[in-house]
Amino acid sequence: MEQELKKITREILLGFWKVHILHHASEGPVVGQWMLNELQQHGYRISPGTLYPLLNRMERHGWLRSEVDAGAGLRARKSYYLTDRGRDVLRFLRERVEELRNEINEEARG
Amino acid sequence: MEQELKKITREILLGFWKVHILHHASEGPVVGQWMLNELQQHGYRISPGTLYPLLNRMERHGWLRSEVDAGAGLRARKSYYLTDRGRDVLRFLRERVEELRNEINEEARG
DNA sequence: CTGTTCCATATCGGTAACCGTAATCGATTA
DNA sequence: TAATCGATTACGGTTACCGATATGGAACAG
Repeated sequence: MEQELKKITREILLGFWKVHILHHASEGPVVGQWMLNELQQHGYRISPGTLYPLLNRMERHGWLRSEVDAGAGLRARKSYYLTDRGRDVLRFLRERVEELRNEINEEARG
Repeated sequence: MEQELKKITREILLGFWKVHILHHASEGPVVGQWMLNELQQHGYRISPGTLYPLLNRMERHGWLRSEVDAGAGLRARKSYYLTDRGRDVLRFLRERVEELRNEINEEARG
């Protein structure tokens, strides 16, 4: 069951968490380590080697922008904020999630 | 907007479509080419070089099993069916989708 | 039967993402 | 001034994604 969760994570859940991150960023700043902790508390696991490059990439995509917090060192904490473009992406994804949900969830149709 | 969709697809939508495939397989046989067409009709695009390895992988994971249809050639049409294990995975994913939806969709909470 | 077209899957080579682990760095505490 | 803590970066290996091309059988034309 542990290996199974790992497969599901790689194939599918990671994508869900990206949506989660965008949504989270729409409500307040997002910090890498917080996400690591939050997911772990829910029984999941995302590697730092996955999360941080992912955040960088989302910034490169123009969905997030980052601000270095206090002491401006190379390894200082970064807060990520949703951009306007990121907001558009999130809006789009909300619809896709709703569609998927309606499709696969019986109750949604009853 | 075309490039944007490509990024969103790679990052996130592909994962959604995997759930879609599992759900589809729970209601009847799934054939690769059908999925290619279906997604294209909805304005999306998945490369054959992505879809077919993906189906093979899901079979390797034990989520799907395949049957070669008529003439048993190397390139004959394959129909994929959901396994018991795949059904468990789908059940698990339904809950995750529901959670994600409740989190990001305002209406869901009202 | 041969050739052609159509449906469908497989394969290939390059690029990018994922992952665990180790390194790094500023701030706080001992 | 050494040790720990919070947090990010970097590295090397593995795997996934992708567009394009190759392959293979079926059905139909002639």
